[in-house]
Amino acid sequence: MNANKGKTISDKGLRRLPKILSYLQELQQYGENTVTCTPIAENIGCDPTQARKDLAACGAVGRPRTGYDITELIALIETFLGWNNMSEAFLAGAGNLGSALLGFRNFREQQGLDIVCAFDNDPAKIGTEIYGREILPISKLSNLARRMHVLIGIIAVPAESAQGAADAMVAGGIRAIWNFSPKTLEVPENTFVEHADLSVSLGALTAKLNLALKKEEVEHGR
Amino acid sequence: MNANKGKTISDKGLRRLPKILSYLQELQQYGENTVTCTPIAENIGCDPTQARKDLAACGAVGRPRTGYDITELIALIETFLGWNNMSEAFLAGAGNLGSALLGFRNFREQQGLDIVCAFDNDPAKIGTEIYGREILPISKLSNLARRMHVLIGIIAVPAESAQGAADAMVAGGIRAIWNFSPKTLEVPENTFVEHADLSVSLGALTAKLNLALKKEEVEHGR
DNA sequence: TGCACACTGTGATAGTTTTCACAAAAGTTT
DNA sequence: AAACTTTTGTGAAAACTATCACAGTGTGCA
Ligand SMILES: NC(=O)c1ccc[n+]([C@@H]2O[C@H](COP(=O)([O-])OP(=O)(O)OC[C@H]3O[C@@H](n4cnc5c(N)ncnc54)[C@H](O)[C@@H]3O)[C@@H](O)[C@H]2O)c1
Ligand SMILES: NC(=O)c1ccc[n+]([C@@H]2O[C@H](COP(=O)([O-])OP(=O)(O)OC[C@H]3O[C@@H](n4cnc5c(N)ncnc54)[C@H](O)[C@@H]3O)[C@@H](O)[C@H]2O)c1
Repeated sequence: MNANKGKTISDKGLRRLPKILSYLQELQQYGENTVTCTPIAENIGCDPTQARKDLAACGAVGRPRTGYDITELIALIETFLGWNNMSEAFLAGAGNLGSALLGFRNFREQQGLDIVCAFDNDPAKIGTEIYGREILPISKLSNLARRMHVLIGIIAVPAESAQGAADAMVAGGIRAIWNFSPKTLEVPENTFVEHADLSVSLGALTAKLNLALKKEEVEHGR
Repeated sequence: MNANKGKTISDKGLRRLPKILSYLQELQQYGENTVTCTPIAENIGCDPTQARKDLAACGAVGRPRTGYDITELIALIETFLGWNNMSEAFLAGAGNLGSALLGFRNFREQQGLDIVCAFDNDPAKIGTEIYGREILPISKLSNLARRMHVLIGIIAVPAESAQGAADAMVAGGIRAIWNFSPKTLEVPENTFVEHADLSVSLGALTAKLNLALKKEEVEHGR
């Protein structure tokens, strides 16, 4: 059933891989050739066994006493994540955040993601260029996506327009949506949505800080 | 031991709260007064029991047959997340992403986060203003943080400068760091780090798409 | 006033993820 | 070359999370 030699990876495991990859690239820059699970685990903050199992899921084979070959590991993880060859993506919403995403070179250089053009509904923006990418009217998204076989869409429009943008993407055959709006999207079964809701991340942080401060207050108060 | 009536919430549960909150605010705009767990669960994509337990962790009490009072629920969640009163934050790195964060009004309006000023090491940026916030030299971060009792720091500098920025924040008494760089940070025990690594989110998306496409290819091939 | 219903609250159960424990393998030292 | 050390790979146990099942309860309706 599973293509990858019967190994599976959990969603949580999947999310450790980019962090491991980033650490491996750092090691490679320092001239390292091999690495064992312990420093990887330490760096990303998990158990060494966990790291070993995540790597195994990508098809990595290590050697006792030596560890894993870094170059090979990087290649395996990149392939697993689909970062080894370039994928084209469309961006909906060339505002504040959308522009930042357009200007981020790492997507192309590291993650194999090429945001080929951006779509907006603001007449003042349509026709202009941001970091070399033309801004097109949102009405053209569906047709162009189908014509260009673009499979990845990025949503950086306000919450109230998010579902509309998602619908246009789905209509254009887009199969994976990276959603930066806080709105939960409704999409067909065969479409993946990754909800990069920053307020979730911020909430986790402030809640923990809040709880800790309250606890300290109580301890100090006594 | 636990301040909140013995109820605890897992990290995963915590991350559902901002989504629930966002949905509740939407309902409130439509003029709803009460809500039950079923639509909440449907909207954020979890089991109704889960939602009920998350709400219980915030101290919410519902009424059989009626559900929960939306206004009360919003207040409870906001308090739990620490979004009910304004917190001041410092931003390190007023580049591409940092500027987008400075320009995002929701942080102040919805999440009680006020990014009061930004720090950079680029002489061309220092002294200028972005969305009404002055850009100061990074060397002043520690002292100012301590003087202003700022507890939240946001890192939007390149990976290689991230640890340095974190160190400056810790030195200034900052206790919660929202890290947008891919670098894993080393901080003391009493400091929280939330790693908003977008490559993690992107990796999860592209890996799933990749896997699905491969599977479909195999199915089609036969 | 009482009966039926729809929902909450929660202990029990199932499922998933992480950690543990240990055998097998590959270098290293003597 | 043998003993020793370090690290992988993996099945088993523990911890955590989500789902189920159902008792309890307030509300609306007769
Ligand atoms: N800026 C941030 O730092 C930040 C942080 C977290 C989340 N977000 C989320 O990202 C999204 C965008 O935020 P932003 O700050 O870039 O807002 P923005 O207002 O700067 O940009 C939104 C862009 O979308 C365009 N737009 C509006 N409706 C559209 C439609 N129907 N079709 C196509 N384009 C449309 C607007 O013209 C504008 O260019 C929001 O959902 C916001 O919640 C932003
Ligand atoms: N732009 C994006 O969409 C995006 C997406 C994901 C992650 N990120 C991450 O966010 C971070 C910033 O990205 P960006 O695109 O804004 O980069 P950028 O180059 O546009 O901005 C970085 C800013 O940090 C400043 N800086 C550099 N070293 C510094 C130091 N030691 N102290 C203080 N300031 C310093 C620079 O002067 C610059 O203004 C990076 O770590 C990047 O990986 C960005």
